[in-house]
Amino acid sequence: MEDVAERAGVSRALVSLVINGSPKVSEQKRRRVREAARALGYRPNLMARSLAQQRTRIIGVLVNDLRNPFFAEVVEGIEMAAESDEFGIVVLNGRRDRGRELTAVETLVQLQVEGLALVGAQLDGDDLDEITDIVPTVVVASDFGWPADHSGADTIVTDGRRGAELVVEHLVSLGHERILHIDGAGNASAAERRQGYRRGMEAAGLGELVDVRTGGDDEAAAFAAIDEILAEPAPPTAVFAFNDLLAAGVLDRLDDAGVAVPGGMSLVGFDNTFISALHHLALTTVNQPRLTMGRMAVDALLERLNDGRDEPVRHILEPELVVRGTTGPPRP
Amino acid sequence: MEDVAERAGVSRALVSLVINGSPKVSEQKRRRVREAARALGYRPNLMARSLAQQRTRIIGVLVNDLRNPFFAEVVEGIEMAAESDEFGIVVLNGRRDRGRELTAVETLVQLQVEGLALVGAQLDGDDLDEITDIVPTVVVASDFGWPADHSGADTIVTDGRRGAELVVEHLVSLGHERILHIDGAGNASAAERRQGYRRGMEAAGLGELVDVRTGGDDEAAAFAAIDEILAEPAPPTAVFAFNDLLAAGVLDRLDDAGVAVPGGMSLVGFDNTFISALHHLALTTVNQPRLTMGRMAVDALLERLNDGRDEPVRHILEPELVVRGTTGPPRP
DNA sequence: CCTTTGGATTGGAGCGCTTCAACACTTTAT
DNA sequence: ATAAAGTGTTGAAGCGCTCCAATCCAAAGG
Repeated sequence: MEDVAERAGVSRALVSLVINGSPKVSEQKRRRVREAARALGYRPNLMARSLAQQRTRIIGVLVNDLRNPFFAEVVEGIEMAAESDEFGIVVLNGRRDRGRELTAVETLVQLQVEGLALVGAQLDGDDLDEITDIVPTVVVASDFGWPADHSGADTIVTDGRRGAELVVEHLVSLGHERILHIDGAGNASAAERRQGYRRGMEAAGLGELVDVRTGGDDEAAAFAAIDEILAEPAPPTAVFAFNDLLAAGVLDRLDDAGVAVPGGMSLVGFDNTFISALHHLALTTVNQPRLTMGRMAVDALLERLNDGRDEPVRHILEPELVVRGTTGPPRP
Repeated sequence: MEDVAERAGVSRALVSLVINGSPKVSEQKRRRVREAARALGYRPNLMARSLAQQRTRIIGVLVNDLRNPFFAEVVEGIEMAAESDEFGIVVLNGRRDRGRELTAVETLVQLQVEGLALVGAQLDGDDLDEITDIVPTVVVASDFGWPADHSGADTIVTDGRRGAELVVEHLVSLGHERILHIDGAGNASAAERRQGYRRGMEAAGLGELVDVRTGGDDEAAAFAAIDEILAEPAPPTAVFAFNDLLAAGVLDRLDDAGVAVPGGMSLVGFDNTFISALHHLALTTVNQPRLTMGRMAVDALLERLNDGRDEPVRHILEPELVVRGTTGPPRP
């Protein structure tokens, strides 16, 4: 910067003004500074700028698992929204490990991000409390309950309970009774969907038949559960899997076992990722408006940052059942 | 930091030493500083530290498209490798737009990243030249040719030419002759695979039947090409798609048109993403060792950073044909 | 007893930028 | 003509940290 200033025959302060597009710089000097900067290949140091400015215009994003297309798309939504508000984002991948998530948050905080978006985070309530004391936070695609002490953070979720109910209703309307749920184990939104499943079953008078098996959040997690189910005397006629990835795993395993879908077994996923739309899977699933969720997350953060909002906000989006080819009437 | 120093009754310099784990600090003071830091909830400012230290220990990653599971996994490989070398990464998403890629690189440079990994970047050779003048760069999963002027950057690629040849050989061995390629259009590795396809065809004495159609890099891009093909008098008996995503789109479209796979048409993808492994697709494809690529990318960067290597290096990894269920003998 | 040695600690300069008060110079009002 | 108001520019302080040279102190050596 020094060099640029010298070459342009002005002060460092003026260079700064030009670079930040201040209106109160004469056209002449502006041109000279621009030219000197180009000639010298000058690039402002973002770190120094942030330090001096005491702000970074960066939103930190912690994501549960980047390989899950659902999360990838939520992140993309956040990125697009942030971009339009002239914020940058830094994405850190928790890779399904709470410990890694914790250190990732620490890194983001030290990076001085102005806001934090936790996408499908596995952190617990206490972790969250600590975090919200430090930086404005929005929780996306997972829910830390309400009302709760975790009131520092905003929440953007699709109503997982309702989504699960929709699934059960759909299956019941097709005539299913023995509907089984392979859950997301400790996954952030697993509890909600489990609950919705239960309620749905009870509402249909099928409370007796509630059956939840431990799954996880990827294809492999489904295998054990399916093997177990198929070995039983009276297998269910329909399986509701925690998410699309898990459902894909279920589909594979049913395939191995020679069970037709939906002829021998109906199957439903969750998230409406692009894989569920592949014709060869044609997975019935529940849609979550990912891009909208990203947009709302950024908006929530910005309201805190710019408008000084202080009370937490919750946006519960409506899920939408997407019926495709993996659900049909139960086998006789 | 000031406050911590005061509370612990030491100088700021000492606090710095403690935080950076210097060995030359008495156990007593170390404890007191630690305690004071905790009590005050002190967190070092990464920006200030980087500024003072004149290094960031950050590797910038520019990725073509985070929604493509292939790229997501390469990034994960980079992340894991970086982590084990105590580097952080900042991932920016180009979203398939060269302009966005350019500004992303600019951002990363201003962020003072110590190395840059371009994953499947769409930049052109001139862009690359400019970049390599500024920061050590490794190009992953795309290739800017060799020998070339673009000698500043290292390259980590799977041999796309060879991969495509393998595909053609496989199809030919099954008896196919009319093998068509739906390419990746302007995509970074499209040219190589196109070339491999051509060579493979020629090597098999099928030079006359070379037929390349314009595709892209996602499902949707395949639709037009397939519609076109099916309308022709003598459609091919096999389609080699640029990547798995595209192949999935082809599969969908063939499905719509009532063409059986592989009975009526064989189909091959590229990348061996998890979707190709789904039993319902069971896509024959070509594997690229993603995690290894990530690891090698980081290593290449570190050799430049630590060992001062200066000559560019190219690692060409061997592709591997993965035969699944979408390829079989041609229809009669 | 005084000097030497070596480890622990500290003051202060400096990293590259922003920003604010102060300054110099025009223009306009009086 | 002079004061007031504006416009453009700059010097210098400061952002939170690191790191070097200097200092301090206690133990060891003479």
